[in-house]
Amino acid sequence: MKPSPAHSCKNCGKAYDTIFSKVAAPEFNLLSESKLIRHYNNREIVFNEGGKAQGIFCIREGKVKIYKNGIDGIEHITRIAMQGELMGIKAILSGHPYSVSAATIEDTTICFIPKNIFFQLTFRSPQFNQAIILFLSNLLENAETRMLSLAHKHVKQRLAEALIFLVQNFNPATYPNSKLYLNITRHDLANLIGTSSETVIRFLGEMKDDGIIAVKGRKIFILDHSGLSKISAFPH
Amino acid sequence: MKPSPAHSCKNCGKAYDTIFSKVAAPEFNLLSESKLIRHYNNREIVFNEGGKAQGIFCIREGKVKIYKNGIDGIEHITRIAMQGELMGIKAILSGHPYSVSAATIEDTTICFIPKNIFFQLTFRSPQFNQAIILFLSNLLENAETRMLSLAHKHVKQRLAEALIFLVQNFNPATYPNSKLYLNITRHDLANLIGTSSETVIRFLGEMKDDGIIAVKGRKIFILDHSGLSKISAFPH
DNA sequence: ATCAAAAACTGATTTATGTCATTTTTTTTG
DNA sequence: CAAAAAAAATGACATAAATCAGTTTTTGAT
Repeated sequence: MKPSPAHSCKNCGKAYDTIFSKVAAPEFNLLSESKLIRHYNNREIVFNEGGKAQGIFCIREGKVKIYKNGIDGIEHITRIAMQGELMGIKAILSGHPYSVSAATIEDTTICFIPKNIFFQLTFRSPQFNQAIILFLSNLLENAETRMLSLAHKHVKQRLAEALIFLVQNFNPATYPNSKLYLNITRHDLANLIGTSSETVIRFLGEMKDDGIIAVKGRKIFILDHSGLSKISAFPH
Repeated sequence: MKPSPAHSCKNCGKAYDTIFSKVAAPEFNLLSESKLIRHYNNREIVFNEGGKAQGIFCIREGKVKIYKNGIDGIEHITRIAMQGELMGIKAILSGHPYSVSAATIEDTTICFIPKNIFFQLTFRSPQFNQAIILFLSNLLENAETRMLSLAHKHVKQRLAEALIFLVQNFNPATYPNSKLYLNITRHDLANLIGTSSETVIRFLGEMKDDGIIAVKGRKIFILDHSGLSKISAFPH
């Protein structure tokens, strides 16, 4: 992780749109000038479960997995955070240590907003508060949908769901022949849907046989989007 | 469901403490005078998935299950809301229809805060916004913990967890001999932890054989709280 | 380009839990 | 209080997915 030169929040497309666009000028400038930009390589830790929060993080570019570690060392990914999303809000608000860990899953640029600046914004800007409320309620909506899947869907359905989510949200890399692909380990995929990597591999194999995806090493090519939708909706 | 006479929000212990205590006088009075008190019998619907939100609900007394219906009619309880908790916030904020349904699981009194009053509060009271933010972030924390359980714990562990939660939060009724008991259907218990009622019954049977609980009809008596904790923490 | 480490993959086996069918008991309602 | 409806309980069976143990392939670092 290394600091980068300053940069206005106005040029940070997605985060600006979702969180900061309605914040009035004085508060916006405070934010823009106080934030610290940091660059992380793939697989770097941003913060750790149990650590003390000093501020909040806002992703400028890249992806971060947010996860919890179970007793037996099994990791569960509660969320994959992307451009324009905030991380570490709960810990700041509650004053408790982080309840989750965060690690990059690709090269990522993150802005850090120190605690005192964050609280100045919440005191002074109702618009900022309302944006935070909306952001949290979206996270909650997603969490509830995923609870339902974990509770009542089969692994293959959850896998199809996860692939759809990933391909829609990941601006995935494109291959020379302009085919979309995902670059994610079977292990991370397993921890996202609550299963073992062997089981992920087996179902990816089935989908490959059915012509829905193609696999080349770690890369997963999505060939038939509507085939994935069918799997995610119906049993088996 | 029937309306009741007005009543100040100041006397509504838990909700007052968690949400409204820091709201300044003018806004507090607006809230207190505008809310509508309604009484619901056990098993009444408060709102339905897909319905349009006209305001938010705040539980004065009683319990409400918040649930989603899967394609196959299987219901998943995302949360059991209790005294002082809000319901229906996401739908109001997003303007979308309710993404969940709500039904009482005991006789319950609920205050209804009309949409326009709610928005006046969010415009005028930063303290109100901050309380909402804190409330949502607690819901999110719980949702994440339950996601982890659903993804990585066995049914018996989740059942033990659920019993602990219920007995701690439900001010459960006491029997003549002053033993705590829960009065909840096996069906609701199953839908809370994502399993079938038969499986719940079987594991309750095991716990009964081990002297951790006693069962009398629908009633579940908690005999050994630390026994439940052990089950919830360790496999098998 | 090479090599070590990590990840992907495969097969055999076990286990937890779902499903179905039926009986008994409890709860609810008139 | 009795009858009807709902829920609890039980057994047999089917199956999804975990686990274990091993091989092959890919990846990432030098």
